[in-house]
Amino acid sequence: MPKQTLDKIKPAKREKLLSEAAKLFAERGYNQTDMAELASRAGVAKGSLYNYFESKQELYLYVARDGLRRSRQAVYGELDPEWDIFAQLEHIFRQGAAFARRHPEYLIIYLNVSSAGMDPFAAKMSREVEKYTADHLKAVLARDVGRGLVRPDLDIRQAAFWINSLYIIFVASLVSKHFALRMREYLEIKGRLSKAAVEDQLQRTVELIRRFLAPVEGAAPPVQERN
Amino acid sequence: MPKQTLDKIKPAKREKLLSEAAKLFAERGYNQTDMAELASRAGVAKGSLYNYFESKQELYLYVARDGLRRSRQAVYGELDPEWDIFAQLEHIFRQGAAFARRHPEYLIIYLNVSSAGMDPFAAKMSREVEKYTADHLKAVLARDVGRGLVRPDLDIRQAAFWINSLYIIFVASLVSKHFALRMREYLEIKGRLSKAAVEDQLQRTVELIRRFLAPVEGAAPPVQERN
DNA sequence: CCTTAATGACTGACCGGACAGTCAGTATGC
DNA sequence: GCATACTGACTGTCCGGTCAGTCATTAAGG
Repeated sequence: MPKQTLDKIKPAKREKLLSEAAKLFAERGYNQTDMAELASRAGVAKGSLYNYFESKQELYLYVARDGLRRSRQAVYGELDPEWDIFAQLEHIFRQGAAFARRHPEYLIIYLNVSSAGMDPFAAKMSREVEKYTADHLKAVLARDVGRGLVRPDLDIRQAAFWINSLYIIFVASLVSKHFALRMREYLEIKGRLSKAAVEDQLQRTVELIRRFLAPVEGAAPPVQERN
Repeated sequence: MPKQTLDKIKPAKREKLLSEAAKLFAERGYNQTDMAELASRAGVAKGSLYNYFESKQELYLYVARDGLRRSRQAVYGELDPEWDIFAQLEHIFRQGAAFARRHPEYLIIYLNVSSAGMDPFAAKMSREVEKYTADHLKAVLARDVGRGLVRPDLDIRQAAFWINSLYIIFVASLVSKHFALRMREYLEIKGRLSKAAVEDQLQRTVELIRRFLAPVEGAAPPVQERN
């Protein structure tokens, strides 16, 4: 809920402002971001920021939600709901990686919501962030169990949780300094992470999930159901 | 590298100071933590902090590394290197969960290193954080491939990466507001996360990993090796 | 048309609170 | 009585938020 004034300014100006804000918040984090510097980068007076938003908090929340919408659009926008779970996952991971390359700032802001001192933001955002993805994953999994593409003894909630966990770590590794270093340490990658290496990693991860979801032909032991 | 003065004070005082510092950094994050408040909570004058440490940064880095050491001790301290990978993983997850309950502050600080504006700290710490775990996991996996407990077509670096990823998400879910909300959303847990629910989740996760690592009896397709 | 009035977006100097780091003086203990 | 640890008032800086005034645009009046 920004002020109405924000709607009235030239779209290009608004776009510039939001984009610079996202980049700066991602670069510095919330507390270290200086409204004066943001104003200057956006080519706007500091006072104007307060014509558009009540406070720094409101601006941050708006930018974070906006980035979330963009990321959702980029990842799910061109996804055909009729594809099977495996095609969808490959699409999701690939679009996620592409989005991480184009707009790391929004993913960094998302990751930041989980950091210390950001609990007020987490309380406001976490559920709305995760609900869409969780529901989508569970629905497709359930459907494909029905279609016989996924093993029937699967705990769908658990599976959705694990799959999304791998996705989070995957994009975090593309976007955060710490997670990038960690990935290179584990995979023993020496130089910069190339586009091809990312595609490879993506395929391996989807392959892992496929292996986990696929119905077992032979005498594989079903996972014991708790609850 | 704190100042020598830190070594000369009473252990109880030092302990109190470090513990309060960890809690405060975890609660507020680095920038929002006020040295005066820390001093007061630790029962020490602000000036004294600067007798022990050159700067806030140095104090933070010391506390973070200290927490890392404690966490490593708690998780790996009583681990018998002769156990097979599955026993070790169960131990690691269980000790990790217990440590998260006793000292969430250290894990929160660890997670924080990956957040925006913390890149200077990430550059200093990430490798030393991850190296130990990565090497340990890979070594045990390799050994148990040799022992026939783990499927031989496994890419060990990849497997170590994925296993540790699940561990990170697991402990993050016990310790960060955002990740806790996310887990409850996925698993459709209504109330507070009980100790029993954590133990259950832990066992399910280890079970998942076991399923992924175990040699396949029947006609399971080996994962195609890249590189 | 041209002049005047009204509107509201825009501006940046300014304010007040917060906070890292200092230091001159005091306590302690050997 | 010397050395060393301790102390908290103080300083300078930084930064979120304000506001009195400016200016471009549009509307009204002649």
